[in-house]
Amino acid sequence: MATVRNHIESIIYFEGIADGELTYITEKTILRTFSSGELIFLEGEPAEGLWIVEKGNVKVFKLNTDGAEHILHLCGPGKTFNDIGALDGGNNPANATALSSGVLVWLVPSEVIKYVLTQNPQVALNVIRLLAVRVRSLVGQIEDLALYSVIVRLARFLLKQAADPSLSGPGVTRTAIAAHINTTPQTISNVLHTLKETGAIQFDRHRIIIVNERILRSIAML
Amino acid sequence: MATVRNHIESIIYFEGIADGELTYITEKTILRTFSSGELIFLEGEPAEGLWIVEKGNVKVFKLNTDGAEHILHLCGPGKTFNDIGALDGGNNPANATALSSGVLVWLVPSEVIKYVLTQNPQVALNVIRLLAVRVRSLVGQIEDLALYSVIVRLARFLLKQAADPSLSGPGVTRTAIAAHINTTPQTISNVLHTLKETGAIQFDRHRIIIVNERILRSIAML
DNA sequence: TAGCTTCTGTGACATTTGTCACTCTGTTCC
DNA sequence: GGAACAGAGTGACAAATGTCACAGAAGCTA
Repeated sequence: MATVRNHIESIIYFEGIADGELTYITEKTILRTFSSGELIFLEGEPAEGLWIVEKGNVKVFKLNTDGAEHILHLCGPGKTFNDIGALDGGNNPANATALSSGVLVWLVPSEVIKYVLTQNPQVALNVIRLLAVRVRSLVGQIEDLALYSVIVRLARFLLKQAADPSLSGPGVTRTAIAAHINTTPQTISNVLHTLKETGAIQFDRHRIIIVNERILRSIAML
Repeated sequence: MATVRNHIESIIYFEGIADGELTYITEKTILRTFSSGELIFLEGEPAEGLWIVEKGNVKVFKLNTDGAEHILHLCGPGKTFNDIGALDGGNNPANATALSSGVLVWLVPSEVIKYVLTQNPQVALNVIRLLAVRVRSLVGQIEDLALYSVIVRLARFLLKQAADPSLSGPGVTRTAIAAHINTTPQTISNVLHTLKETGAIQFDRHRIIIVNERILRSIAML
């Protein structure tokens, strides 16, 4: 049980929380295991609570009626997901699945979140800080989709990937990258070659390596 | 000054607030006037505070380096904007301009927001509720951009427009609609004709009227 | 009322990006 | 070890949407 406690302690959500409350939270928190591709939750269903990744990667995504997929977030260890569902007591705003086998995730039930939120004003302020980050990131995603071409979006993704291990590893395939930056695996292939020609990257089937970050940043218009 | 007070009282932000605090807020709140197209604030500059529309419409938008524009929100009377800038003390995440002449907006300085937030736990909970709505709306925008074609996005916009007066009126031109749903005024023209042929709408230069909501909803895939 | 500007509309054309069909490579799992 | 399968890559082609150039209508200002 030490793991839960350590993890929950390090989550910004519960920063500055009293020891008794932390014990209460850890007691109510459940560990779940998922195999590769297994559904964690479905869009539109009542939210169970706040999820925290312990091991592996999780993708949070939207589907349209034709089965096309758009990945909103890729979450690795220490990251939380479905914050909104847990906070407003509504339905899940998206779907989530495990990206590899042996994915471990903690579930803090909504009631626990709500209780702590009303009991401890500091937690509410933490949540506001986190939601602000979330809003800025979503606005950034909208900006990318609306204002920049595939090559710019891919360059930006590669730069983010270099800084965030959640964006690499098993399950983060060309298909997944495509579903995240709103294009197709084939177009990713094409654009990777274009980026290689500029001297910004090198790549093979398994790895994409940034060889000249300056060039990549300029392509990313950053 | 009755107006400020009435307005601020009706803002969900300050629901359940004590009378003394409300007086404090209204005393610190400033009314500003803007003419058509005038800049209210610029992306990247330090946020001054929380804005509340008193009269007229305001557009909140992103620009890319080529000058292309994407409208994130159109705000009418009673709506707040730049919440995030005011809450996290960072820079403005986007630009804002007045859409018509004689736009009146209240500005609640960031310090006031922060003070009230730490003093009154209820306000923090209100803010969380509001940010949750904001996040859901942004996720919806991403879904639209990533997963649906122009005709679906336009149909969805028209349905929202029918329910929200902020999405009509002076300044909400074809060009603005195009900048909101990520297309061009020309394409809007084309697609309006297509929608007219399905029997969903009628339109002329000035007005778009939904004549068959059922058809429009089915095109919107809702 | 003239004249400037903004908005809207139209058609030809360009371009990005997606689609399809197929191959190849590497991995997984009996 | 070999079949079965997912992922990656390629090229021809299709399609949605954007671009450009222009014209007519409406609104604002002098």
